[in-house]
Amino acid sequence: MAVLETISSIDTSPRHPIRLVANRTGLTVDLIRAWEKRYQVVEPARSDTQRRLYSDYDIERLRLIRIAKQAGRRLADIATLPLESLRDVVSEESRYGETREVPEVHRPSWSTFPEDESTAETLDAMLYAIQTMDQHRFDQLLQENLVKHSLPAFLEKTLAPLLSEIGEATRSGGMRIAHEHMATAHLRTFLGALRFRETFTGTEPRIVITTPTGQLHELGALMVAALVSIDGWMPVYLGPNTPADEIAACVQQCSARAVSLSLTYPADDPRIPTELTRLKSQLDDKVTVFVGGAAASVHGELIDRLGLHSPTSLKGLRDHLQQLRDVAYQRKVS
Amino acid sequence: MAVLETISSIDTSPRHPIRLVANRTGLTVDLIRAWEKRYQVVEPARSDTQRRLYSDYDIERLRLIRIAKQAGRRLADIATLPLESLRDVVSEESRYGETREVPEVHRPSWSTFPEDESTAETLDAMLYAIQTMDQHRFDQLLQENLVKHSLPAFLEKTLAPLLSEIGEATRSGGMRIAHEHMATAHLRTFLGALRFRETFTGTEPRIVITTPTGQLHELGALMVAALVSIDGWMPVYLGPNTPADEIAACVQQCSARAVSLSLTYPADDPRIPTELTRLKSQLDDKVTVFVGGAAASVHGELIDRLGLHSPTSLKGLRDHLQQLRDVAYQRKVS
DNA sequence: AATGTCTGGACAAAACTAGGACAAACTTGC
DNA sequence: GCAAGTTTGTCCTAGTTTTGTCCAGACATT
Repeated sequence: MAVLETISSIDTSPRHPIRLVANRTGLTVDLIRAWEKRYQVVEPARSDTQRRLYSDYDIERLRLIRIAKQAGRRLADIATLPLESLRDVVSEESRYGETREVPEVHRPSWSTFPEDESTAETLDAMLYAIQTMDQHRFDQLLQENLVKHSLPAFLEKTLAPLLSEIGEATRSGGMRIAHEHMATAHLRTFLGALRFRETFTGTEPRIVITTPTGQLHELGALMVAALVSIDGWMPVYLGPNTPADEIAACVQQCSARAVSLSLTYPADDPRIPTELTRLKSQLDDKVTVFVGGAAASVHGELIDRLGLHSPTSLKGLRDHLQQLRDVAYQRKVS
Repeated sequence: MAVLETISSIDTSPRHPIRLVANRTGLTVDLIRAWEKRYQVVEPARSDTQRRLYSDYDIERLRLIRIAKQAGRRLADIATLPLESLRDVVSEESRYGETREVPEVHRPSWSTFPEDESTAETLDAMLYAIQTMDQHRFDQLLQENLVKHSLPAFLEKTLAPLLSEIGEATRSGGMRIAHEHMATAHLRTFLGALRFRETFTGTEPRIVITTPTGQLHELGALMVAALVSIDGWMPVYLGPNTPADEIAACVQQCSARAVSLSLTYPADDPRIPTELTRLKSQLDDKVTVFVGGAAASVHGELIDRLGLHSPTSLKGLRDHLQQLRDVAYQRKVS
């Protein structure tokens, strides 16, 4: 148990009632039970009164199975696959057509690095791939790492450190701008694709994700988009550098329930306070606004004054969103 | 069996149900069965209850046959060709465009008339999806369209027109900036992923792809990256806004044989001549430099003077690269 | 008391299979 | 240029498998 937690950070403790699972996965309660009865798709723990209690692990499985089904898989073929295989199946689908996995035999000669053990070694391997301009190897490392960890763990334990290392190396001159560009462009692609490992039912609450005017770095925003989509939100991603008026218009058109802004650089851009104030004034009070990123803390006071939220970590954001979602759910039910 | 594996590393184990095959190839289930009945186009394995089970190999064949058919070939002529011959047929087709030397045959409903209402309808549907902020629908339409056409056709007949329509609508005020942002961000993701539909061996010649300092629009560069990767080049993609010195350094480190720059906006940026000159002066003469994009023609004279190349279309670029590739190959052999 | 979950089973819609029919588009023969 | 034949995508029937939904009565939760 403890082992699983360190490896995947997916909580295996059973605690969710079937209704919440249905709500998060977009399946009906009847269907979840039917799948269990026929194929043992998930075998949830039981409360002392025989109520089913699902873990996050189960929810993840069900979600993946729903996606695979939508792509045309038959239930019998995928019902009993372990989580990792399911991920493979789904990501194979999201590539549409060719499976792109590279078997050992086919591995190019210019990329012979041993299997990574620890996080530090993985990071080193990635930095090495970047500095040798080995885009393919870099992609491979990212892919492997993502499969090994859950998405949230991947973002927090691998991607965030990697980004700060790259920034550091570039500033100190240890890495060329060309390398940083290559890595950034690649990560942009990689993160963008993550958002589409999910499929949506259309009933998810929406969250508008972007960066305000003047903020050109979008990787933080993309991380949020990827993260949020696995928690049952539907991201409306606008890319970087969006004026406050446009964000507000978008929120309105999509009936979004939240907004997430990412601030990175420049941290002291005078347009930030203006834009934040302007945005807040145009939004309904029911819309929650999150401000994150490395430069968010600089504007802490303003954020508080406007009644915005500034989670200290991705996990904080996730928890807050979860709560927001479940509250809305309870309200809808009652 | 072993033979098949040498031809390509595609998995030959049968595991995909017919519905999934239909999804991926864009064919209808009826049609797949009809082809099997009449010409044994594919002979899938069967499950214990007589369900058809297709392999990756089968799917790839069907996909290629569909494209060949669309180019005007008759089913009887290509039905039993092995995968490799099919690839030849299709790549030949896509290089010569929609030349009508092949007699036209019956047009199925999914076959798109060139330059015709069918294409216009797709464009309208995409624009509608953008204006309703329906990212999911937008993605769906793009995927469908890509499956229907070969990649070069998709880029030229769908994507290029779409981009100019979006630009037009935004300028005229018919579309909000938020919509344009959403569409651009999404296309960035979509195009980025295309590059990975191909597998690389590491022996392909490399081409550095980026935009010079001041040019922030990267979609054109990404289109080039996707395009060249299907013609046996390995793109080294640097994202937008790369200084000349960095491009040159990258070319050197990768031993790239070509560079592709994309110019879009602003067309008259004074830094463009400076950067182009600087880049050229730092490159070996054996490195071919392409300058493309909507704003390339503005600098036609300079481009000529520096001995750079400015293909007039994606097809022009493709032909030139093909030639470059073959010449280099012959030199290496002799 | 009202609502939700449990089990087991029933039922119907959807999807797949085989075989064949048919009309539209294309080819060939005259 | 017209008629007869061929090719080809779509549709139909009828039988089977798969799958989503619904029901009833017992129990749990709020």
